[in-house]
Amino acid sequence: MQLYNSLTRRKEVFEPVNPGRVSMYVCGITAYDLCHIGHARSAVVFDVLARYLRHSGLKLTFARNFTDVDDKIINKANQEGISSQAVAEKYIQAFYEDMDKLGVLRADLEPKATEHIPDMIGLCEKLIADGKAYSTPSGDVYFRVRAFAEYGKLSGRSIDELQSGARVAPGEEKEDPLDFALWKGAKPGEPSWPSPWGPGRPGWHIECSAMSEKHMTLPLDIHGGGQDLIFPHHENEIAQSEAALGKPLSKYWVHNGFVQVDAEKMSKSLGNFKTIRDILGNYLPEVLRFFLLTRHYRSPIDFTYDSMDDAEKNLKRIYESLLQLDAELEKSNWAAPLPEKTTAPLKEELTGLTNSLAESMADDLNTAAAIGHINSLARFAKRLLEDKALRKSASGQELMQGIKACFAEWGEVLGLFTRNPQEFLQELKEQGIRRKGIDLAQVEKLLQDRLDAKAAKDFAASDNIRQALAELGVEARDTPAGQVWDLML
RNA sequence: GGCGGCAUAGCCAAGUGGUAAGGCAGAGGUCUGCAAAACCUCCACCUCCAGUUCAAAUCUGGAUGCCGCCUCCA
Repeated sequence: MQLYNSLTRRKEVFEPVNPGRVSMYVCGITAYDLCHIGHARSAVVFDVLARYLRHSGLKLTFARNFTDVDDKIINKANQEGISSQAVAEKYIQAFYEDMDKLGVLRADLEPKATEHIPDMIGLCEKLIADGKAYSTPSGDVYFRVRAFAEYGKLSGRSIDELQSGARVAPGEEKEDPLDFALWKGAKPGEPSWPSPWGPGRPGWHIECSAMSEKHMTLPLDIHGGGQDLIFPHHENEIAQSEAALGKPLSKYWVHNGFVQVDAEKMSKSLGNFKTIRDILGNYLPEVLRFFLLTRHYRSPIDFTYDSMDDAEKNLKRIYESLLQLDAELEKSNWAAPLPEKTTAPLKEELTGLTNSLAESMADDLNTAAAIGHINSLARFAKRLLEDKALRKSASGQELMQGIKACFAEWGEVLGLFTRNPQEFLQELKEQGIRRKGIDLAQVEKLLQDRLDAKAAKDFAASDNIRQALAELGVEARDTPAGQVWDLML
């Protein structure tokens, strides 16, 4: 496959360091609050990448860490009057609940920072011994940025450029403003661990360096995270790890784009912050996942409820075609094959769609294009289902099974379309009823009134009732099986 | 100020040299008591200017606009 490498700023052919095996380390969350939809995007993107790599036959080791000691966690702990450990546990639990709903699979390794303190101390000691870091009288340890000549290679900055904007916060004892903390001496009331420099806690960047080194063979194949992690987090990880080990930390660096709201980055200060739970109050989790995957992972994606509504309608249509496909395949009245000249182009069309789907995913994980082809596949299925002759022929059955297999294969990779269609559509309807606050008893009564009016051939009255239902957001349909109703999404 | 990204139909969005995937909305058709749903059909020369090329949305230069990073951040 082709994968965009942030380090070289271009798409490259993905070739694992060790053929057939892939190691991927993705920066996880700092557990101090509920996850927002930006976290959801990052998690979903790398979940799909992990699924895709496995689907390609590669043996993947996937690590996603938790930062469970940090300033923000400590602040939250002070606010809530509980330990920072309790804060971290609470939000890690919340993370799992949200991610399970979104179909984000667990990583193979989910290391926590606090479980790797000795490894981080060891890395600090090595860097100090090599002259790449230094400790201060108050018990901090800083990385000596100017001791790492390649500093800035990931983010495309030079040390001199950075120099102009750098500042030293009061109380810091840096040799150089650019130096960053590997270890922070404990202040009163903070969680701390013993170290050669006195009680303290690790800096953020050192966590990922220590944990990736401990659990995986370096260089990693893929190191991932959100675009905002490029600087300084990943730049600093590179500096620490490569200065200590003398080899690359990762061959490929993959970064997902932001979720924006009203074309601006989400942030607490702007007040446009949306948690996963905010969204799941009104939409099914798969709708959010689908929405997130309808854009290429590197592009910014603007969250709007209109886009979510579009995604919901689109996903509903796909599941409806799957439902019909299942229903048709359960029948067994498949007779003699149709002439080759009518079925050959259809088989070709199916092959074409299947190939396009595979090509899109292989091209830097282009899920947006892939979903486009999925839509074409759903439309293709509907077209076959409309054709009476095909519906009775062995060729038709073969084609429909081929479509189903394609959905199963790529649905598993995307983590979409894997639900039982009947159940999914039922849940979607129930979700819509809740969202619109529809009174079912009232709807049932109107539907019955409409049937009565129709039975009496009072079409004017039945049309009025249908209009009344429409105003509630309900659509009455007459089908061969009788009257049914659905929400007007 | 430094670095980087983006600009495709009413809206969202793929597409990195050969005359524009897909979704939502819209129009027409089939069906229907009338509808709806479903299916079929239709709907863009790609922000602007200049250049390279037989050929550019796609490459180069410039302009304009928007966004991100440079401080914690997915």
